[in-house]
Amino acid sequence: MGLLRGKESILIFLAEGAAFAREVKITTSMLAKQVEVSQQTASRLLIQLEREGYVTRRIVGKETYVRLTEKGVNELIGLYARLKGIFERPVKITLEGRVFSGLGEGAYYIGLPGYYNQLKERLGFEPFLGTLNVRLSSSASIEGRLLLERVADIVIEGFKDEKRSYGGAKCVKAVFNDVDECAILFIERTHHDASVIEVVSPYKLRERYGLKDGDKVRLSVNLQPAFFFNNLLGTGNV
Amino acid sequence: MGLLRGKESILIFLAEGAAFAREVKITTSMLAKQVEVSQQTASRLLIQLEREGYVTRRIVGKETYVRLTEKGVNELIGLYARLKGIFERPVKITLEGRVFSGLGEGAYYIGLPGYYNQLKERLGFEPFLGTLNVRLSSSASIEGRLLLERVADIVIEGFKDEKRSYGGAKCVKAVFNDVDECAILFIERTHHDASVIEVVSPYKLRERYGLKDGDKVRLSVNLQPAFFFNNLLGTGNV
DNA sequence: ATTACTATTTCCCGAGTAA
DNA sequence: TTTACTCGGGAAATAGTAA
Repeated sequence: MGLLRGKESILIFLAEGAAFAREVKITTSMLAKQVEVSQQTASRLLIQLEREGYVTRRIVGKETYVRLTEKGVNELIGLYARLKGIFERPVKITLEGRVFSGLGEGAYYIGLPGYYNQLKERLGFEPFLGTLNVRLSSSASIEGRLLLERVADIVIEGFKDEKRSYGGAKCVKAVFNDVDECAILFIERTHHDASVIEVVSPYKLRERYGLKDGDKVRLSVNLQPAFFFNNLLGTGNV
Repeated sequence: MGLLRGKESILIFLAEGAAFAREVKITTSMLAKQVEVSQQTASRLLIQLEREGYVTRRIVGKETYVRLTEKGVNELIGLYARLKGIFERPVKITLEGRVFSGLGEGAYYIGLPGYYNQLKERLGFEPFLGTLNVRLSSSASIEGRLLLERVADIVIEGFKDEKRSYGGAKCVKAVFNDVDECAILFIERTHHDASVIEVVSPYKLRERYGLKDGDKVRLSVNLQPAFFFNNLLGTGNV
């Protein structure tokens, strides 16, 4: 199991024993157990690592002391830096699509105090009374939408009044056309399919950008990677 | 160069292209260039990665789209976590040795205002007027000492008066016998060899611990790893 | 241009075993 | 016990090439 091969495994195992700061006493058979190879292979790999300049070996009688060289440490640091780059860099997800006209219910729902007050508080801006409907124009955008829906972290709770009950929703903050703060709204029981998003903004976006039906718009979301992976993993569906 | 083999390299390369969040378009020949194998090998490795469940491939005409599966992402996260454990954990260096009597100059030098004031300010305690001499009793401790000397970050500057000039020194904060705050002093031009350290403390340690010549003592230093590696690397002498 | 098959070579693993 | 050699089998890499 696992993709790491003998040599890398040995370097990592040695580093876990702080072999960068001091010599570490080892036997080839315990090394073999750790990295899941035979004793013979562990011995050979250690010799190779020494020849290639990743470790030094000092043999005193029957005991062997190993430590990482600078090259060995740098190898691991380089790998660590690459992975850090992957997992600590914000993940930018971009959705592209075209504006279309809905039934105008967005304005009605957002205007309800039960929604409006939550939106205002949790989005950090006063939402314009209406949503911009966008039909996503690529499968990449649709996939991105599905991913964002699972990762959306701003929860708008449903509520009831005398007449009926109103469902909940989730949002993520996004950037509209690379400039304006906005949020993408994921409504729990919507009649829209996965190719549609609704955008909430402090502005009347149609006016601000002179948008007509069919015009292209772009939404981008920056996710903190730790957050991203926490929400993504363990769902069986990366 | 480098220890990573084809498969791991491919996973990392894909992750660098954010293939955990979306499908990434690739060709086997550019993949081959990236991971430094032949095109044939890149093709085979990609097929194997798919069979083993690390990636999914989607082939559309002549184009191939690849993305990491959850298993693939977890593989990388696991590796990242191991390396993080290595490089973010404090590095503890312990020196052990036996007390011996010096010439008593320690008290004289520390009492000089030119040293005393710097020590007090930079160590954060009022040093007792004297140093405890410790002869290190193992080669591991001596090695640790050499390492600490290179990494010591508290600088005590030399100075002059009418009669003579006084050399500089470096210190690291340490813990004496697992309890008391102290510092290990590395004097620039000392007559001691590398098996000896001098300990500065707010207390008269001989009294506080009832120490006689020959008694064993232990000094430990916790180094922040980032700091540790910054100071250690690039010196050609890990 | 692609991908990926087959054939060949090269490399690596581990059993057996010496020291 | 150790370490580490030889050696045979098998895996992995590349060349050649088809599609």
